Amino acid sequence: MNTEEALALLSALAHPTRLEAFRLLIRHEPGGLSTGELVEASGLSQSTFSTHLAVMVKAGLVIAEKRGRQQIQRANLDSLRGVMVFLAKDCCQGRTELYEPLLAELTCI
Amino acid sequence: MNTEEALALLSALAHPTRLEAFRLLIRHEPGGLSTGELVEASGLSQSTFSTHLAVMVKAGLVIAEKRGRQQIQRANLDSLRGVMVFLAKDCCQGRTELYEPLLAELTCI
DNA sequence: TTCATTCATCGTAATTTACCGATTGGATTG
DNA sequence: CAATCCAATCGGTAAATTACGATGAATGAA
Repeated sequence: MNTEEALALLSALAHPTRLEAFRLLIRHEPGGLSTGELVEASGLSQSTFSTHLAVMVKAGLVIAEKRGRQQIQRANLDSLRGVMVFLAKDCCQGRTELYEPLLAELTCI
Repeated sequence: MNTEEALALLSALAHPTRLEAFRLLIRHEPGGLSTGELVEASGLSQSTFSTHLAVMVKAGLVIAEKRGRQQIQRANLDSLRGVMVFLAKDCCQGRTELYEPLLAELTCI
């Protein structure tokens, strides 16, 4: 996970529509949802949501897979893990005294 | 940390200039840096960086503190922790089987 | 083959963001 | 008080993002 990839992931997450879609996809792991179901849930037009989806797929946040004539979308939990590791480690460059309390908090969820 | 706050933090992080400034501030914890030093490090104009800084401060990513006639900026590690907890917990809404491997990875940094 | 379904892409308009120089306001120094 | 320093804000431009309807390509069904 380099800076560029992390920025793409952060940008992909930093929009209400996309964040909500991602959360919806997480709730539907590991089965995923079709693009049409996501469009319906978003309340936006099909074309508008398609561009949001393209942003997420390009960033690696979502993985698309063809199934029949539908496109099944799945949350990429590896990318979520990646961006969190980036924030904790790469961002806090070696300052363990800074991110260790952060991890402690996370493990106590 | 609600969705709105998390979105603001993600947006604040999702820009090369702002992410780099944040990383720089982390490296300078707990002393912080003056706005002028951050401007110089960014290579941008003073006014441009000032708007970036305002985004970060508004999101709570950075905390400003007046010292003399300078403005000292400090990374807000609580907000970083907050957004990570949001991604791990709120985003993975109760699906412990999803975020536990995620946390396991984080604790092995 | 013909029709319906599914979704990406195109073209476009409106809004937001990013960037700059210039100005202003507040604080310190002389 | 006057001069200086620091940083926010203003005004303006260029680029990116967001949104939509319409079109088109691919797949499956009749």
